[in-house]
Amino acid sequence: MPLPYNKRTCYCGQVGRQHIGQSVLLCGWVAIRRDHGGMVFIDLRDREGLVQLKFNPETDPKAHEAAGRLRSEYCVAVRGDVSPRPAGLENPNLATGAIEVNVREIDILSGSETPRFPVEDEINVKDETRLEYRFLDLRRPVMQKALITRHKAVKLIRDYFNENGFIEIETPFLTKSTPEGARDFLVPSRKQPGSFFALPQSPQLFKQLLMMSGFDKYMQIVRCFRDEDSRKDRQPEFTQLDVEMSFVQMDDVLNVAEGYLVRVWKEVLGVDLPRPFPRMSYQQAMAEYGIDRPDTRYDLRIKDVTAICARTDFKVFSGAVAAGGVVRCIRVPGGADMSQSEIEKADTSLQAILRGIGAGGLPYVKVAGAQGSGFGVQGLGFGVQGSAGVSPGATAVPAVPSAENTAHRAVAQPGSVGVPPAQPGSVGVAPAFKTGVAKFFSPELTAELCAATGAQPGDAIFFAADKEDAVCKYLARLREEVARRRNLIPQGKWNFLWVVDFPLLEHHAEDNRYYAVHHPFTAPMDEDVHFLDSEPLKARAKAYDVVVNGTELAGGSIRIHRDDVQSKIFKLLSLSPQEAELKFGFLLKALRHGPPPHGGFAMGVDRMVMLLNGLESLLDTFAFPKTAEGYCPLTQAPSEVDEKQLTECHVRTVLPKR
RNA sequence: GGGGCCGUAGCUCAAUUGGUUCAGAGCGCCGCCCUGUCACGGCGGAGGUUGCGGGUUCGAGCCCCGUCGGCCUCGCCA
Repeated sequence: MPLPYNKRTCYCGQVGRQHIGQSVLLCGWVAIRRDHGGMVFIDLRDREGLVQLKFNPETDPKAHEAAGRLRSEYCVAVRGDVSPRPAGLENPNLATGAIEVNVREIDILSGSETPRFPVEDEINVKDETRLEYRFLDLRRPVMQKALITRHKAVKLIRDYFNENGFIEIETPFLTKSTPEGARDFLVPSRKQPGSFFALPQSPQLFKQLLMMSGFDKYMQIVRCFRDEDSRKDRQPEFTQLDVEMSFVQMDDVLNVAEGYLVRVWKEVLGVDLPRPFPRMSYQQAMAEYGIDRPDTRYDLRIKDVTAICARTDFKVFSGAVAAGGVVRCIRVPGGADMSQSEIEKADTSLQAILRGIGAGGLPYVKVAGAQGSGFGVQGLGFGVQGSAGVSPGATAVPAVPSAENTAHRAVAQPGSVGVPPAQPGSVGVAPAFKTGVAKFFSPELTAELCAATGAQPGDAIFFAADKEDAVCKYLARLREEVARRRNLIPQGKWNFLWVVDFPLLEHHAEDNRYYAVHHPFTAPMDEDVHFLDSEPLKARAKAYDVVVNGTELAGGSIRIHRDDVQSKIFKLLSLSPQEAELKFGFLLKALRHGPPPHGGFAMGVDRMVMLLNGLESLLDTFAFPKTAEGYCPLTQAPSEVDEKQLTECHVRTVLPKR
């Protein structure tokens, strides 16, 4: 009689001491077989974990004989008695390691080809192979955990928003192409020859319409589509939590978003996030971190030294300033121990990386003197300690270690290389720069730069001189690179913050027009509305982003609810009334029918799950992701279709010329 | 769309300057043996059109061209 596998008593991973003496019925997959000729052990795996099965030829010869036929990934049902393992034979590495199941009966429900790769957490297999055999890949415990965490987070979304009065409403996938933003995925219309639907990049316009429909508090967990190249943090289809609320101010929206994040971090990770999240202006983020999604877990903040560097004879500096650019720098505490190779010679040097994103080079200086003095870093075994850093009255250099110095005490670099021996006697004299562009700094400028940056002997200072946006880009990248290389990123920290005060518009020189920084429906700050007529770039938006450890997790805005303001924005965006009517006519029409003030946000669910799972790659948060080329090795999509299908939807393909 | 790297056994990789142990290793797999393993162990064995197509050469895994696929990166993308 076959085993009643539908009467499973519990999951493999849940068998424990409480089952000792009981009979259990388990279903799962063979993780491994250890066959001793006599005794046979099988690790049986299901989504909750592993348990050891024991097959004894003397007590259960029939089951033992079947066990000999088992191979990896066979699917089986077993009935057996749970017993404690003999003393000294417990396996502390296994949650179920205190017990084992003495199998009385076994049914082999199905066999398996030899798996293409082992079904275990630590594997060294190309992504492509994992994706082709995704059903096996997903059996791995880490993947099961990742998707279960995703389920928990998504369930919490529905719980939280339901409890707060939100209504989940679905919006169309077959919708209208929108001109702004990313490239659309298109779907040909069979009924309207020559016309196309677009898959939504987000339900932005629909959720605004729902506000105008009176639904007050809307949410949706929704798939979005963008036909752009994938990256490891980007997939062509992804999931957003989409939220919109009426009769709210910015703070109300931020509160709702924070409330959810605090809850999910608490319930999934057991982490208490402090509320409210700190806020940082876009201007501060760009000035100090060079990027609108600052990672505040480490310092290395950017300092503007344009005024000082403009007075050097270094043409890169003076030239950039003369051209209206800026000179900014990052001080790396203890950075004098970085080798020339690491900074500018090797293929993977900091300079090489910056050149890769368009920088001309990487000017730098090292501050001469005892390495590590002033902030307790000990290099090369020299006993120069913090207090010896700068003796009082020696120079104009501030002797007080700044907060950022303190922040790095815990992350001193062991094993520094390529640093000339420090002379204890040199501390306390005027600071001097060495190497790099040191020769362009007179003693006076050296002192000023040290004062401005808080530089101490043993530090390194890296510069970027160019147009402001370029400098930000270079130094943001440098900051991240240095922090990673020097292990300055503390683990286990969750630095949530709101970035606010975004500009409403940006100007692109190429086509000499304005673009919406967020999107065209974002409201300007009330006090900045008048700038729209005079200096549009000065207008700030009622927009906000949630940033966690340098990752943008969510973003949103208060929307324009007056059609006269909306029309003004369209005009600034060089959208003629006719074009605006053609593209967004339905929204403008709705805006003429009593729209409520409203705003909301959207959150990247996949990214959130990646963070919650501590993963590096988005791939592991999707059950069935695509490769960087947008290909699915499992289903082999996309694929060609029958000529008949093309004819039916009035499409002819024109392949690129070879 | 641009640039770079890569493709050899089921998996991960090696193979000097193009040459005579150049088709190899580890893991996995198959068979036999093994009663306390949990990285089980021992002995033996099978397994490759070097992604595909073309070219250069006396000779190509290696060099050249094309193509397919993968990864990284810039652009693009909130």
